[in-house]
Amino acid sequence: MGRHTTIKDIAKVAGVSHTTVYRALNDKPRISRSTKKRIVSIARRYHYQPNVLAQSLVLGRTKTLGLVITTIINPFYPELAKGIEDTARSLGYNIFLCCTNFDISLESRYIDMLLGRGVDGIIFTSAHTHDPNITRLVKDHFPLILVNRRVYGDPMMDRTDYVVVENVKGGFLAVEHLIKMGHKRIGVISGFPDSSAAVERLEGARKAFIEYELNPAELLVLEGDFLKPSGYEAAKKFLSMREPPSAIFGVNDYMALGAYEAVLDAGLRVPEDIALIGFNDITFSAMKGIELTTIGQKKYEMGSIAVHTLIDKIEGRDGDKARQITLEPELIVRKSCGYHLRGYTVPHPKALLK
Amino acid sequence: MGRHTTIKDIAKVAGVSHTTVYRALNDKPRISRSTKKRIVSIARRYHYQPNVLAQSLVLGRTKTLGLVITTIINPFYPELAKGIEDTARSLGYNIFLCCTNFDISLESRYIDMLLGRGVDGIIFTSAHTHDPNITRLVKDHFPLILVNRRVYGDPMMDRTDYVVVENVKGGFLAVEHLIKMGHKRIGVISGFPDSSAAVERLEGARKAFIEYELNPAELLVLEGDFLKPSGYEAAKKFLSMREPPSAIFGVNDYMALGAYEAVLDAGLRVPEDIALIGFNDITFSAMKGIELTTIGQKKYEMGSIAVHTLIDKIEGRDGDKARQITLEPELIVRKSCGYHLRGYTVPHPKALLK
DNA sequence: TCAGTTTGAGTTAACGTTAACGCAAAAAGC
DNA sequence: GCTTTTTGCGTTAACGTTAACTCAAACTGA
Repeated sequence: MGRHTTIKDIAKVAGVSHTTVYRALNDKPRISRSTKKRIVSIARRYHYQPNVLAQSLVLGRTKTLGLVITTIINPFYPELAKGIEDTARSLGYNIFLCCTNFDISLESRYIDMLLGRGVDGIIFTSAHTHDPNITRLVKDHFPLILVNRRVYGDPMMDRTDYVVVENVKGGFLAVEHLIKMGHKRIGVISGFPDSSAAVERLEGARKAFIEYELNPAELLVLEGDFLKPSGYEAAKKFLSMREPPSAIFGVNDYMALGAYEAVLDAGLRVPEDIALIGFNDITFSAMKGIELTTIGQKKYEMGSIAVHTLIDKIEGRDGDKARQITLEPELIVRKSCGYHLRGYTVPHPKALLK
Repeated sequence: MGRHTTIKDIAKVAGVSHTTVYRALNDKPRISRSTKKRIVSIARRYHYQPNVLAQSLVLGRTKTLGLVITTIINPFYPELAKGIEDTARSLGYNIFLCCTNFDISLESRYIDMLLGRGVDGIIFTSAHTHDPNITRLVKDHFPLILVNRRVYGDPMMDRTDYVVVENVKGGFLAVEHLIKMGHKRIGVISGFPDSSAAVERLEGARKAFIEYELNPAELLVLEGDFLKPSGYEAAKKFLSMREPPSAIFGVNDYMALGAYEAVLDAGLRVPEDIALIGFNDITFSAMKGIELTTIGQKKYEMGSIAVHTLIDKIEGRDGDKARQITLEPELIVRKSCGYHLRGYTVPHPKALLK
């Protein structure tokens, strides 16, 4: 692959020192108009491209970011990744794609690789609620931002940057909708207990039960892994209960769609026999023939905001304060809860008082 | 963020030269067991991580690959990307994610960035059939591999590595299936005319017409952009024809699913009123309630093979010969063509002779 | 015992940039 | 016309590795 032409090659051709070439190509002063023009044209002729590695070595920054996600197979991530990639590119940054496959030791190894490669910052979407990897980085003041995740524990909580939807509210909205549709026996397909998104959405579900004077202990909860097959399995378990739920809240759409299949496979209908609500509003949830009611969040914007925020921190804007951004979730009513058939049946008891 | 500890820092602590540290940490000879042990323990204590940038600069390789795709939003790519990412990681390589958004000038800028960053090779899935960017790289003997794409034109065709499905055969299988289901008036939602995948699949469709003694000029062809909305629009156009097709072949599933929606929106049913077949077998095509008949290809394996092949070339195995790998497509019969209702109605005329 | 080899280091230069510093010649200021 | 400043370069050293080369001391073998 024929070594690339370097600044020194050009210097030789132009008969000047490499510093002069450097000045010519970087609009630095202390160079005459004429030599500059000459050098620039030579550089163009030789298709000169600066070696970013060498630049990075001396400048101490690489203009690259790490994107650490669980698995790109989960359709939530491509949409997020697009926001991240578009924005990063527009700001001159490149993205290392790192999929941890839910393996925290792989996450750890990835972080080491990213640090060794000198990334300027890392975007995490796979953080555990207590993640030693994150703790280490935050302690070192390494620029990072969590997307759709938060970490708990005393010093970390208010020192880590993040951009999230208000998950508790989202979970609340989802289950509130089910309650309003007349459901009292509700199954939740949750996620890993160390995923803040899953935990907070479940908490929102509990809050809705309390708000509507139902017993949150009666929520049926099964744990999934955010992927479709686990939603399928969980729904199958729900359906085989002696007293199955009449509605299922999948803590993300991908699992909810798995549940959808399980319901159909059991010979039941959505929403007539089982209502179904998800979270994330992935593209396919809107498909005709599916039309999953869900909690929407702005995934592209979340990615974009995350990158802007991270790069602000990297480039030292706005000082050292923590940037914690919370976006609004939104109930998107489609057909999987039967609203189009029946409308709301149970008004909010407290709303009656107003 | 607190400069990382370097080999020289450790040298100072250990009271030796940096070369000795290098030898200790890289299992080089010419060092005593005892100093080696001492240095290794110091390195561990300081969490030493080699600076890959510096290594890359002197070694002339970075152990990174560029992955150039159109847009990660197309569900074909996440599955492919997973194969690529898993395999690359297992071989010690990292991936730069580059989405060109179908913009060839952006592709060009991305390539320059990747080269400037010193990637060891590039995986292209967004190549045009005549792509000056590719031509340039191939001429420079830069390691690259095309996935799901081929480039045409004399010198390039047999000098570029690629891994593809046999697209012509896939297109043939798709339209053959439609013909066997009794369809004669068939619409094809194709892709860009400079996408080899689209062109070849369309060619396969034509071949099927010829094979079954139909007139390939009667194939109705509309151009899409591989994304769902374009499939929707194309199907709408088909349906508004004075004599609409009775079956539609979407050159990828994503567009076929868009067509699916258009059919439903028009108040028609799949497959009773319109048969539908896609290509790629993305996850959602299998969903209950959709069950798109399609041409399957091994996406994960394609990614994995691509990375192995590319890295073989990078690391100089098997010399300089072109590596061109073709995988078998597979007809996956689900419900969108009505096979479960009717079975095949038109036997292959030539098959009758056997 | 003494040449030859091996061991255990250190010194130095490279990779391709950026950037501080030096220094003549030209320009500016009085 | 002489000092002072500016212009237009070149020299040199960093950044953190890898690796070729040196070289004394310790070991080997006859």
